[in-house]
Amino acid sequence: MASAITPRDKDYSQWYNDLVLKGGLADYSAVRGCMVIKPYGFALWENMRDQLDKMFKDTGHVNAYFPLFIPKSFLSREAAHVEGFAKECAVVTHYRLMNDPNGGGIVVDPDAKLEEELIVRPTSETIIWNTYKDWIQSYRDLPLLINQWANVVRWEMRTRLFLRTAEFLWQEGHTAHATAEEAIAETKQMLDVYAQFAEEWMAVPVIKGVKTANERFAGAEDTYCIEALMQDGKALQAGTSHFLGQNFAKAFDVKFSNKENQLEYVWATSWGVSTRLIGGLVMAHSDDDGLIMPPKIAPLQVVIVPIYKGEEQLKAISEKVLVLVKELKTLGIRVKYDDTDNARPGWKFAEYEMKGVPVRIAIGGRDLENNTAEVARRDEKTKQTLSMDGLSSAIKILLDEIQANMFNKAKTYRDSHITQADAWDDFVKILNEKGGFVSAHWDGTGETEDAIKEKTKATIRCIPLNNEQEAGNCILTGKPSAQRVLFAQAY
RNA sequence: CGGGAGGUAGUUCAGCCCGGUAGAAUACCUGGUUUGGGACCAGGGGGUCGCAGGUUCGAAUCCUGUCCUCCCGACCA
Repeated sequence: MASAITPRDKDYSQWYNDLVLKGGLADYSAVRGCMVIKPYGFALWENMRDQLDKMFKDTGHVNAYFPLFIPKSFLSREAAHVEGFAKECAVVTHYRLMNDPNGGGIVVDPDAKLEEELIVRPTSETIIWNTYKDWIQSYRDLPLLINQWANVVRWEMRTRLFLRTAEFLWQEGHTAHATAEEAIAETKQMLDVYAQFAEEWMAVPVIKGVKTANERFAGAEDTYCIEALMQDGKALQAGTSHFLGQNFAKAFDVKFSNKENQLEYVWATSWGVSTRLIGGLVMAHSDDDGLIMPPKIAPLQVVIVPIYKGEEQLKAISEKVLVLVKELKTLGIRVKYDDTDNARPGWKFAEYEMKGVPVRIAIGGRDLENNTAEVARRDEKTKQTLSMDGLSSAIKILLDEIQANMFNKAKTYRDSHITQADAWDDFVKILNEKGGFVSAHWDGTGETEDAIKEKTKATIRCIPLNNEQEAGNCILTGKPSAQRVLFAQAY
């Protein structure tokens, strides 16, 4: 037992850290708050990115790239926006280093001070809208549907691998439209894209909703979100899509001529998901033996381990396996044959379980005689012996089954952790003892929301879309309320 | 940013209180035996003790500063 994972119920935070580190997803770095994404973790991100990119393009978007640096003055053009981000910005003040005249190594050259400081982008609305001003003149230039894949920096006080790092990778879509209706439709469309991606590809069930004013993006009219539930009962915002109204158009003076040749401000949206999704993926599915990857985005879907006595037998096994590998690859399955001799089968089993590879196939001497293979699935930790005949297509079906099973398990857990509360004592008790989402009435004020956060650490995660209207009384103040909202403690 | 813990071999850690040749396990290399759930024997290589100062004849150990990480809190589009 070289590297045991801390059990979930002993120390959830440590369990999470162990999975990320020992599963080979990421490492800490020498830079405060910044992590190294390791090849296995990056392969996972690439799979997620490629699928999302396809979905963006299928909905008419194109990719572009805007600068990492933003002039300080840009950030302050939109009042709410700067208010929201000012506290966590990295600032570039100089552009040159020099040898310390006192012999103390290398220092910042005081003569190389920038006229205007540059902000390392915490998000790109300002630089993009400053650019869109030049790109948009007529309604014929609209809609403008652009996405960028980039890194951003937010100087967080307390960081956690993937969940909250000072620098992270993400995509940010920024679109411009002629009408509010069209921009709102875009906002909702991208929310649907995110929800579909989370559920169908990551096997993570999400609730679509709209944020309250308190939780809204700085500079947005409305923030839509998908909220997922982790195994410790805390919620995770997995993606956001913002209707920005004309706020940025006004701040950056982006107008277009409509068909009647009148100048109007354009309507905007922005939407993003980040490497934080990986943290959510880990916490939604994994167990005490390690990661569990949903097949559709798993870096490796199938690993094959030979069990042999002597070179001769290994050769015989390899012959059969290489045929199987070829078949699986033909079916588009990501497969690895691990015939290395530096670890015994049991060690390999544990290792690939830690990394969450969905399916493991073991083939040994008995299998050679019987023309069989032992097939183990990571999600349920069950094993079965299957015939080598037709094995590749059976594996393909099994991968689909695992994908569906992972989603269903997560959904069953999530659904059983949405609890209604109508009395304050119940509300507190559910949050403290059971966790998860609590569906309760709220009087609609930010003050009440703050008070509830103060008392319980829970925030309103969202007002679900298509929410059932139901008269009731606020869980805290007893004032009248027209609908329930979802509360939870959150990451 | 406040409170607590930590940084010594690739990894997990002992050594520090009470200064005196830097250790264990595991991993790695070589050879052999092994291989159906984290193998065994023999031999071998590997560490500026986070970094920078200071005290001292002598510092992993004592002092000061600093960087990084973890946990709790505050903060968190």
